[in-house]
Amino acid sequence: MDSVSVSSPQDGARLESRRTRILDAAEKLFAEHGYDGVTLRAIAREADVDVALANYHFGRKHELFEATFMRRAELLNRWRIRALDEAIASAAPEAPSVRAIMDAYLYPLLHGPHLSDPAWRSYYALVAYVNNSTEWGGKLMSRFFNPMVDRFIDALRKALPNAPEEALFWGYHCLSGALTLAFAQTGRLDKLSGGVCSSEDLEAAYTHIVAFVTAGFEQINLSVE
Amino acid sequence: MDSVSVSSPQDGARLESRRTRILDAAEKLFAEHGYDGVTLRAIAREADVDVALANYHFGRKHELFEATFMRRAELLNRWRIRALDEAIASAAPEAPSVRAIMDAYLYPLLHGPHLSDPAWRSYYALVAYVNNSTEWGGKLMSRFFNPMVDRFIDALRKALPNAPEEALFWGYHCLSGALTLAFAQTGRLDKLSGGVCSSEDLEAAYTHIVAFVTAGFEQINLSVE
DNA sequence: GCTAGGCTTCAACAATTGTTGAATGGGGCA
DNA sequence: TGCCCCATTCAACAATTGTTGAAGCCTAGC
Repeated sequence: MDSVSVSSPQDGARLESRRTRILDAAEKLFAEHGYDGVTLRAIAREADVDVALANYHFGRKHELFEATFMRRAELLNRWRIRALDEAIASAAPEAPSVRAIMDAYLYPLLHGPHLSDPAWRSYYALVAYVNNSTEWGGKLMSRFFNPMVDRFIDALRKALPNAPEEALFWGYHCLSGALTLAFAQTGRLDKLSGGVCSSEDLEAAYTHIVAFVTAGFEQINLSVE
Repeated sequence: MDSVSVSSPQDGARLESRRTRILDAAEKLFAEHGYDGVTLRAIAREADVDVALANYHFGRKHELFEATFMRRAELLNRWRIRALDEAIASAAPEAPSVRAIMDAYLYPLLHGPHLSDPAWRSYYALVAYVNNSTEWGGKLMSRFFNPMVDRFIDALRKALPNAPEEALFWGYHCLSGALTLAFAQTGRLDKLSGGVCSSEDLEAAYTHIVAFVTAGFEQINLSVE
């Protein structure tokens, strides 16, 4: 596929420009309002493009959505896998600690070129939307992310040899939920904390989530089953 | 308001029946497809009722949504507050433990009359949808749940005297996210675990989430800031 | 029995939806 | 120059959207 050109047009001048502009607009709007809350005309307006062009490039609406979702998913998977491999390598021959695994899972989200990139923030909100949606959202998540997640769970299994299988998966579920809500950036935390915390402060989110879920996972190993 | 009659019609025979049937249908469909994914006609069809009747009873579409959301929110708040008060009373004069607080927060969700009630499950999925939605969802959550959440955070503050404010709120954020995702019942965990876990097994969710987030909160108190 | 009034239905509205097929543009290649 | 192919625009489609106002039903009170 052509998802290589996430941030850089690749060939003929600006041949792709309209196409990627549509993707960018779709990413932003889908993240804000969900699939059904966005019309193709709104996307076209945001991208400053004719309505029919979205259909021409991506086919049906749900295909545009999937293309938007997929575009950065591969990047993310690659970065996470690499971080995990590095953690494994630097801990060898021991298994990496839970903390190191959590770092590998969360660090690439924030410490790339994209912490300051609003498009990536939109994408995270889009993932949050998909992860919590009941219908084909779950299938999308599984299709694109499960192989990567499997590797992380495998690492956790080695780091927590006493943990029952079930608890590992529920632990990941907690991690995923916490992450998802943080990335949805609903602004609810701001109001709840009276300004002490900011939903947009993903750096702080990273710090606190890592500490929280690390303890959550380590407890699994200790509890008597 | 009339949100007292959640599961039982109160007065004139079946005067409320069509009205509550609309609420029930809206609850189910909004939970499954989100706000924009549901049409008033679909709700009317599900409730076996004329289209115009929803407008007659609830006004505009977003007012129907809010009515649906609010109906059970008050119940839920009452149960949780009561559970928290009991935990405080039975621990007095000490502050209740983190574990006891988490129990008070989570127990009422599952151990009422409604673990087997599919309507309550729909409602939980609806809350999950609202909690993660970017637009007015956050405002709805804040409006209906924040006072109750404030009380729980206050209890946590006393149970974790060394915890910095910021960490308390981010901890709650993790808890809320984990809970939300579990209640969305996306079925993703089933596939990921290869059948070991079931998204529909809310009892198991309860057990694992309580253990996970209790450890997550307790770690806050230990870490040197 | 009659009437008032809330509940329910019917029919229709203007606006908007995703999608399409034909027409237009323009650049590369023969 | 002329031709072809790709990207883009234009105009329109049938279907569906939320919402409304007028008309019918049905029970409670007189």
